[in-house]
Order: sequence, then structure tokens, then C-alpha cells
Amino acid sequence: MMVSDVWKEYESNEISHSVAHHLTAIHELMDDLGYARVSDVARALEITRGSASLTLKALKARGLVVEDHNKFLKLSEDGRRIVDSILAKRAVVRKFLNEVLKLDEHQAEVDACKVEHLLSAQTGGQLLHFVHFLLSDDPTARQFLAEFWSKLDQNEEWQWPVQDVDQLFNLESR
Amino acid sequence: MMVSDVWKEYESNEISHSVAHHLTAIHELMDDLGYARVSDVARALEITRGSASLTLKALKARGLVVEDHNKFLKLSEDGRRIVDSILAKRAVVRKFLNEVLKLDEHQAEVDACKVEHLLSAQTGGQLLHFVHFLLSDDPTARQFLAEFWSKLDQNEEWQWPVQDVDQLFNLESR
DNA sequence: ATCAGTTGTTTTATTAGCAAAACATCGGTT
DNA sequence: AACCGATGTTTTGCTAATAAAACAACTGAT
Repeated sequence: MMVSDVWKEYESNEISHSVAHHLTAIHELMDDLGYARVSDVARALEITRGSASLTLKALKARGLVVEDHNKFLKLSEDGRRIVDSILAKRAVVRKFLNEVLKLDEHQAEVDACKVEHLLSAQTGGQLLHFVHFLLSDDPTARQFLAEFWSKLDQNEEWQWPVQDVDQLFNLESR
Repeated sequence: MMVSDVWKEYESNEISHSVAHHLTAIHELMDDLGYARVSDVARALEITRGSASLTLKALKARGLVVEDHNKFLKLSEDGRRIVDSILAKRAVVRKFLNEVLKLDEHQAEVDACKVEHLLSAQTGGQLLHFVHFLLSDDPTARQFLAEFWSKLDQNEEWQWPVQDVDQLFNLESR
């Protein structure tokens, strides 16, 4: 409880969803085209050039994006660091949702995209360790996954959403 | 790839972070006080009464909140369903982050709060199955967790953020 | 050289979510 | 009756993120 302490930290996120995607768009455009201009970012994100222009101006002011002598954009060192951390989290979450929880690729992609910029570095790192071990060839991990997946194929024990998750765990986890 | 297809689904979320917390605040106030008025919600969320009044008016219009003859609020059937699904996701995510990944409680609470309203029902359900089995007394699950935790205590093999997560998995998972 | 298309910017407007302040309405004290 | 405090609403203003439209500048083809 004490909900009020926690929930406002949401906004305190320095990287909004929009900013995250403007930055990653630049990164991917550099990979794909070798360059990234305002229009390229706008096209990639399917927003107007005007909107992209404004957002990118702000990102230049924040020092996350730098502009060429000819309006070519690239990520600053800080921007690159942010993109790295976002892409790493997205990849790990997507892998977990798709390859462990067996959600279809689109759903995994969408959910990963929604949360990628919200997870702390701590969380991302721990999740990476976890998924890495889980998907390794360690026999214990393999056996665990096999058992989990076979359980998945059996019946649905609860209807979602479960009313009291904590109670569900307490009743059966001992 | 085809980033543009996916990333805009973020906004298409019918339940915003703010709305999620207005609804759950009503739910918790009903539990704690037995009633929920505009002022109570505002206090719980630490926002002004004016802001809460506007948001709650919109929620009444959307049919998620209903108002007593004397300004007392409660959740509609739809509102209750939404709160149930949000709270279930929050509980499962928090449990996973805290009890499996061993993140401290505050971090787990904050991250769970950030993503609770973003995960699909599918994802929430699958994650519940996973965490439930993982924390059960199944010997395979127990052994797997024990091995994972012992690995955690050892050294950090990578520096976060990892540049290419997929490559990390490909190199070692076979 | 002109004309068309692309590009980048700016201005205006919209929406969600907040604060702040003014206002009205109760309910109880005194 | 007069006052005080709590409550609910409305109005005004702010910021982030968008669209839409107007505009200027450059590019290339003819």
C-alpha cells in the first residue's frame, strides 16, 4: 500500500515512449539507410514532418541527438547509450514472452515495445540473466521448461483475471 | 522490423496510467474506508480535487464509475473488471520481479506499477502460469530456481546494457 | 530557367493530464 | 444567524505529443 508514493514515478521517467521511438528510429535508419533526416524519422514513425521536427529539436536541445552541417541527424553518446539500453530490454522481454511464455510474435513485440523504456536497468539486467539461463542448454533449465510447457498444454486452471493472486500462491505454494 | 506497425498501439490503450490509478484508488478506498468520493481519490493519488473531478467525470461518462445520489463513487461492473485485471497483473509482475529476479521490493513495486496496465490479458495469464509453477513446490522448479540464484551470486558476465542480446543468446545457447 | 517534388520549419489547434484559483454548497459550531 | 471547514465543480493555464497547413529552401528533370 501507500500507493501514492509509487505511482507518480511513472512520469518521472526521463524517456517517454515517444522519445524512445524517435531515438531508436534514428538508430535503425542509420543501420538501414546510412543516414537519418527529420523526414526519414517521420516516415519511420508515421507522424508528420512537423511533429518530428519539433520533437527532434527538443532532443537536440537535450543533447541526445546531434545535427550535421547538412541537417543529417545522429545520436550523441548519451543518445546511443539510451538506445542501447532500450533495445536490450526490448530484445530480452520479447524473447521471454515469445520463447518462454509462448506468446505469438506479434503480441510479444507489442508488449515488449510498450514496456521497454519503463523498466529499470536493474530489472533489465536481472531479466537478461534469467532468460539467458532459462534458454541455455543447462539440463535443469531444459527440464524445467519442458515441464512448464507440458503444463501449459493441459487445461486452464483459473479464469483470468484471477481475483486474488496472492491467495492463489499461498494456497498451493507450500 | 516494421517498427511503425507496432509502436503506435501504445496509445491505442484504452486504459491510461492515470485512469488505471483512479480506478484502483476507488477500489482500495472502498476496501479501506467503505466509500470513495472525489476528494478521497484526489488525496489517495496526491492530485488536486479539481483534477480528480475532471478525470472522474470522464470515467463516469465512459461508464466505468457510477455516482451515488450523494456524490459517492463506486466502480461499475466494467470498471471492476478492469481493476481486477490490472491488480492481477501488478501482483504477478511484482512477485516475479521480487521473488524470482530478487529485485528489492520498492523497485519491483515501481516497475510493476509502470507496466500493469500495458500488458495484454494473454500476457498476464501466461505470466501467472509461469510464476505459479516456478514458485510451486515442484522439485524441478525448486532446483531450477536454486541454480539460477546461485548463478546470480557469482560474477556479472556482461555489462549492462548488452549491445546485441540476440547474439549473446546465439553464441551460447547451443 | 522553370517547374515539380522533397525537405525542414513554424504556426495553429487538439487532446490528456495536471495545478491553481475562484466559486458554490453543504454540515456542523458557536 | 453567522461562521468555518470540507467538498465538488469550473475556469484558466501549463506541458507533451500529435495533426494540419502554410511557408521557404533546396534538388533535379526537362
